[in-house]
Amino acid sequence: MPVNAPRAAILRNDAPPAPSRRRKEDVCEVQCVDELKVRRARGAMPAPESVTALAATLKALGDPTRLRLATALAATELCVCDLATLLGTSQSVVSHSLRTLRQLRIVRYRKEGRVAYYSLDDPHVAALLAIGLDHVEEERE
Amino acid sequence: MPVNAPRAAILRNDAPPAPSRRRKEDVCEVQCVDELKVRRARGAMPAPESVTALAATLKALGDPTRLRLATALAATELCVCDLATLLGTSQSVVSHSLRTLRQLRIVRYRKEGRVAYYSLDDPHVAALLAIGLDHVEEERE
DNA sequence: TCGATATATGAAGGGTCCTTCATATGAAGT
DNA sequence: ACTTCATATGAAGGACCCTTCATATATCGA
Repeated sequence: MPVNAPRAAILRNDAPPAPSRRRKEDVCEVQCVDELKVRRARGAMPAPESVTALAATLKALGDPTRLRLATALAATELCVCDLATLLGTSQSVVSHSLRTLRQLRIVRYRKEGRVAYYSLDDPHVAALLAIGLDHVEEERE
Repeated sequence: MPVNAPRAAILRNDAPPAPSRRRKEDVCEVQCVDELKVRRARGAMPAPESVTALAATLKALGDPTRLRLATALAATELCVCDLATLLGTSQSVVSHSLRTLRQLRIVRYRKEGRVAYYSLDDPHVAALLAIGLDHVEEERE
C-alpha cells in the first residue's frame, strides 16, 4: 500500500480486532496519530453540510471580480450598470458574477423597472469581509 | 462597440470634453449610471491590494479540503498525520493543502523532531470561519 | 407596436488548480 | 551508517470555471 493512501479506516471500529504481534510492514498504519486529539477535533468540527456550504460561499468570494462586487455592495446598493462602470468591466461579467453571488445568498436584488438594484443579502457577509480585510491588512514582522 | 464592452473609461476625465448634441449611437455610453453613487462606492472600497490579498485567502479557504483543515485546526493544534487521519485523505493531499494555507499566512506550524504541528496563524481566521458558518447556517424563509 | 435600453443567459475556449503518483528531505532509532 | 518514519515537493492529467461573444427577455418611450 502506498504511503499516501487515505487513512480513514484507521479510526473505524468495523474491522476485526487486530492480531497481536503482526509485523509493521503488513499493515497500513501510521504511528504518530494521536487518536484522542483526532476524535476531539472531529467532535468540535461543524457539520459536513455546513462546511460544504461555507466552502462554496468562500470560493465564490475568492474570485477577484465577485469579491470586488461584494465590497462595492458593502458600501451601498448599486445597479448592474453602476457596478460595471465601477469595476471597469463588461455588463456580461457583472451579470454572470452577480448570478453566482445570488445563488449563494450572498447578494440579493430588487427590480425597479428595467433596473436591478443589488445589495448584500445579510450583515454576516459585510462582517466576514471586514474581518477578512483585517486579516490580510495585519502587520507582519 | 458591443454592448458588453468594459465601461471603465466613462468616469475618467482624461478624454476631451464631449461635443454637444452628439448622437447616441456614436458613443459608447450607458445612461443609467449614477456617477455620484459610483464615486462614493469607489471611495468606500478597500485598497486594491487588500482586495486581491483577501480574494486569495478566501479562494484558499473555498476549497473543501483546505476548509476542513482550517476548521479542524480551529479546534486544536494537530500534526499532518492527525489531519490525514481526521480527513480520511492522503498525506500528500494534506501536505499540499497545508502549504497553500501556510503561504497565505492562514496556518502556521512548529516542528518537533519529525513531526510538524499545525495551528491557525491568527484569531482573525477563526473569527472569519465562525461568521461564515453563522451565515450558511442561517435559517431562510 | 416598434425601437432602445437594462439585464440575463447559453455555449465555448482556454487557463487554472486539485488530485495522484513518485520521489526527496530530514530526523530518530538501532 | 542504515533503516524507518514523518513530511515536503515535483510533474502531469483531467476537471472545473472564468471570460467572451452572441442572443434572449423585459421594460420604457414614442
